[in-house]
Amino acid sequence: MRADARKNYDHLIAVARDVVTEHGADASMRDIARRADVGLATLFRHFPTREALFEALLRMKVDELIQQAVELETSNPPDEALVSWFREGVAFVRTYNGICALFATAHADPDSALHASSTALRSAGARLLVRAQAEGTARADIDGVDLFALMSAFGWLVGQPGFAPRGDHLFHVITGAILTNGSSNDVKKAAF
Amino acid sequence: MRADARKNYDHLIAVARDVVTEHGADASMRDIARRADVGLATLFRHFPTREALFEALLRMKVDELIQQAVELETSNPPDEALVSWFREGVAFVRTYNGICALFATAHADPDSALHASSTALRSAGARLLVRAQAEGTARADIDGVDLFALMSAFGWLVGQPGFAPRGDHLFHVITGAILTNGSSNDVKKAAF
DNA sequence: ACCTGAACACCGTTCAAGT
DNA sequence: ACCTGAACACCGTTCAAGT
Repeated sequence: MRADARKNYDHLIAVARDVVTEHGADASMRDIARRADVGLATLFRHFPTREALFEALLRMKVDELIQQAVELETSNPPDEALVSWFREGVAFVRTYNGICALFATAHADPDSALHASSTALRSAGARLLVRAQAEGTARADIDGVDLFALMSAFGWLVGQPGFAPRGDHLFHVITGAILTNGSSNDVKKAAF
Repeated sequence: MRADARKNYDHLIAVARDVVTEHGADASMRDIARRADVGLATLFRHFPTREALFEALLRMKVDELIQQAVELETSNPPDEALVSWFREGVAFVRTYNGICALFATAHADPDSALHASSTALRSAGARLLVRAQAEGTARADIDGVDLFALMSAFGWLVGQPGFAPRGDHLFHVITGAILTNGSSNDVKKAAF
């Protein structure tokens, strides 16, 4: 990679971060190139698809999330570890609006530049899930893909302006559906 | 409404139905006008916004859903009525891809042409919810907006090609989170 | 009263031409 | 090896001109 290429690459990612923060995951690629003072074709050679740009943009955060899952795997109790990671995942997709749609479609498309990240996140969560299932604190009839789907759907929900204020509250409802002990479900706790 | 206007109006809706079936809620308005053999400006005068077009396109189905809610309000048991209506709502948003995003944003935007339909659906579901809550079979700490948000999020989920096959299965997980008696939650049933 | 073509300002993609 | 301007085929919006 030549020096000028490297400089453009880094600068494009920095600018993309700003633009995507403002306009969400379907920000204009043209706008990014423009604000980076770079030819539009230059952007598209560095990042041939929108997914490729987001892969570069999110790689570090994705690796962090996977690392956090590994660390939580040795922390107890397993159900709390699962819920903590779920919460981290939701916080992650909230950083940029609309990225859970990208991850969801990438998960089903092996050719997507985000496919590797998508499946890595799914299986990181799956490991925490099976550990809680082995303990009996997570319901046994869901798998990693189900968990990933629920996380994506909840990420979509909190990304909707009208629903965002309900995020914290509905977080307990969703995690209450995944866990069996009702630890985050006040109603069921009262029934016991 | 002049005869030619009425004819164009009806024809546009019929064509829109086909195009939206093919391409989902963000189908090209231009494409609809083209396939209806009508000037683009004609489409935009009949339906000044995309939301206005969908309002006309979905009005009948929305009214049906609200009517079903009214009928279910007198049917027992209340928790089953709530779940049945939830299922109908999911089936509805599945008819065209991406419409739950329209309803979700319309719900937060009073100026949207879909705002009335959106709030009508929300309060139709809310009535079934409070009835089940009064009986104690639905968790007491959620309201109509929460239910609408969960329905929308689940509608988004089943609209994702990779997650769609999980729809029926995850339906039980979501409704299990809303109900307190675990009637659709095998794991909890086994625990009792 | 209703329709239309055309102009406008966008978008992503591609590629020949430049350094 | 890397960048760029321009062309291409799209998109939604608007409006003067037609019937």
